Amino acid sequence: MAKIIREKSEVLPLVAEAFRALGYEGASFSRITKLTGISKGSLFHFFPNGKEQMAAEVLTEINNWFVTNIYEPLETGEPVAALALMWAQTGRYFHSGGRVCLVGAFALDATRDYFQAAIHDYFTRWVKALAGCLERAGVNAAQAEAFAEHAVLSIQGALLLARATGDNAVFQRALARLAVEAETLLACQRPPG
Amino acid sequence: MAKIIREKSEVLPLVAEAFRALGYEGASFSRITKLTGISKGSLFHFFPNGKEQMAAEVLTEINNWFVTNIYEPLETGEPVAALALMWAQTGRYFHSGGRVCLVGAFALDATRDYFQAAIHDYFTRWVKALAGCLERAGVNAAQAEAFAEHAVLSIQGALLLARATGDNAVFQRALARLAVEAETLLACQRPPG
DNA sequence: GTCTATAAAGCGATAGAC
DNA sequence: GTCTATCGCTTTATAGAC
Repeated sequence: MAKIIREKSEVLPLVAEAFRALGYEGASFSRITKLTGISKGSLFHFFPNGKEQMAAEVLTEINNWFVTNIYEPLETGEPVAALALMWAQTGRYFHSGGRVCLVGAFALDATRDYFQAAIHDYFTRWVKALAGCLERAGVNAAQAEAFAEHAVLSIQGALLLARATGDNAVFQRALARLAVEAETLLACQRPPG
Repeated sequence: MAKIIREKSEVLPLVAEAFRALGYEGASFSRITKLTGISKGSLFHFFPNGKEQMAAEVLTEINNWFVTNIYEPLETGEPVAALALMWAQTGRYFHSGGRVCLVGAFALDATRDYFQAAIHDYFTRWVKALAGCLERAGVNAAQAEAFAEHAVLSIQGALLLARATGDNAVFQRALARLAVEAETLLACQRPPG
């Protein structure tokens, strides 16, 4: 029964999945323990300030993942490749629609007020990074900004609808549609020939 | 201090707003009382089965609103007018992006399991009604279905992003974009001239 | 690093006075 | 129809044994 874990890096992903499954308010220590196998004592050992610290560190870890795997490639990489990478990584990260976006879930309930800055930054940086990538590919600023917002919002809405209907294909269709729309946007902007 | 309310129809909208603000798990009786001014005693008078009944009746009331104001016009009304009505009603209902979709919020946390049927029906009926409307306007079935899913998912994503960034304009832009896309879809399908 | 015991507060829900 | 008091239970959090 005793689960031996030495580093916080091993417990953070487990806690993150518990928050995903239960929400912030729904994630009591007893339920987290039941889901992860980590006892209350261990949880307080890693997070002395309790639940709020747990959620804050989970959000930071999520943000770090997106920075290295999505934002930075979009901000500095070759545009077409970075875009292709984003569709692929986004699909993988959200388990083809079977995994909830924790930041999005937190944005929808009262939790937003506790983690306002992290939630705000997660979305605005995603939109900004994507818009910048499109601009570097030749799309004008207004269109780039509009499409970036449209894409990020569609990903979130698709995850929500997939979860609501129990049909992951909703998310996969939305991602495929966005990829085609991006392709079209780039093709139109490119000089003919 | 004593707030006198005679009918459930007066208390339901207040309770709904409390759930919107707090989420299901976050909506304790003390917090609901603080937000709505309705005491715990009164709440149990109207909802003898407690919180679960409260949320269930709120979801039913929301569904009823959508049936009469959005689904039925889409299902039986003149297509172009019904479509225009939907954009307008959706914008109004969600307070131009300042109001969360409770069904969407419930879909994202553990609450989904309690109200699975209501959440599922809300979204599938919206998609079906919109797709049917587009078909009656001459759009082929596959395209109608795809756009309907895209529209509903975009509305939910836009509400989420608006709340996350604190910028209602995100929602208004998404709604405007959808209206244009729908217009284009209908125009392409129509015989020329 | 993990577990158990325990304290203090808050929870949903009930009963009964008014 | 509303309010207060109260019951069990669960919650977060702490302390200390191992």
